Amino acid sequence: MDMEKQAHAHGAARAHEGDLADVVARANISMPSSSPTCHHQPRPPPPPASAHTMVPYQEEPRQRPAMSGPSGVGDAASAMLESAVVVDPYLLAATGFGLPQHQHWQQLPFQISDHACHGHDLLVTAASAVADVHGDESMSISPPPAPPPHHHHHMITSDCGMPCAHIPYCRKNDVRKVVCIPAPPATNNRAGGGGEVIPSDLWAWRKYGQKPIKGSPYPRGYYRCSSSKGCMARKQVERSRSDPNMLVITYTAEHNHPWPMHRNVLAGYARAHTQAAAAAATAKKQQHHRINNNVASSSRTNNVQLEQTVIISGDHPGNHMMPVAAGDGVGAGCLMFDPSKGVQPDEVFAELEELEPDNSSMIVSANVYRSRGVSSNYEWHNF
DNA sequence: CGGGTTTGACCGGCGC
DNA sequence: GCGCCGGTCAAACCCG
Repeated sequence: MDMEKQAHAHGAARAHEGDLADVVARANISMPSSSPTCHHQPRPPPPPASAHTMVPYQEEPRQRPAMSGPSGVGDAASAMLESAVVVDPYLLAATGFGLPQHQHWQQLPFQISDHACHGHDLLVTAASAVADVHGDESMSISPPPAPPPHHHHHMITSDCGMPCAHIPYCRKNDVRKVVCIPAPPATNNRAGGGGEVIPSDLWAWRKYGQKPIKGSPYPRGYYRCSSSKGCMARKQVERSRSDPNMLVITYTAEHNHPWPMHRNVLAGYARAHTQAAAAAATAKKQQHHRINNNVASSSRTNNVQLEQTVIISGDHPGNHMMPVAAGDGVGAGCLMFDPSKGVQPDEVFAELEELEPDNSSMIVSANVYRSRGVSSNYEWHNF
């Protein structure tokens, strides 16, 4: 397919409002001492200032066109992209990278690795972001502690620099991001294949394949973005071999279209999760009024790609979705939710389905900051 | 009918 | 060159 051979489309960065200082100051982050999926020696815990760390991972700078999406975010974000730091534009949005230059950069308390087939680790610390929030324009980008060996097979390595056998290696020069999330209990529905329940991320994914992976008892599901025909965004979902309770989601390429704003795009997910959705429907109805009360903003413009920045305020118990920065291990690169501290992402987004993204008349009150774009990379902070 | 999933077949990269 | 394996295709089917 010609489309398959085209260069990866580039997603549009999105801007978010929020105060990183508050995020960092108030976020309750726990740093697991060991990786749930990597069993090799973890790196020493990051310095305190790096408690909230994003770890893009790329071996060699890859020229990527400046993000010229309809968002018009081409300054800071594209600068980042072109400076060898390959970050998903939606992560950029989540972290504020997509903000116009006059706005503060933001850094959320999470850790994620951006895997390219060859890679450097570039550390963007929250501390630097905080400094930026406070007016320091510089960003702290650290070189990798040790460049990974050049694997002919381009094995993706974890943050600890060791190859993670459970992480699919790159065949192409794809930029990949690997996210680990607690796997919801497998069900008998069809979602994700094999009864896998894949947390929704508001992108519309269509499953196009599933393969048993050698050495893993769990099949890998292949998904592509169904929001746009030309969108090259893909993701692979499989359970961690070492920790079946963890889902390893590998994102490839980027969305080249705005965030799907019509809830129809969620149909596939909703149907795939019919039972869960039905069960959640009742709860949603019960909470709907609270959601409406709590959603202070759903700012989006139709012509500008800053759509649907959902910011929730209030004391909705369900807003306590706190990411757990994986300090090491697969950690490296795995964003993890701590189920004990909050709702599952799909629950939250199930609630969001109730929201009208076009309701731009709402008032912005950013007490909860939400990231978008990378499945399960939802950072909810209720302060 | 339009969207999804399922699943066997096919293709291409890589190691031997 | 061959075989293995991961990734993708596409027909069949499902569902609202």
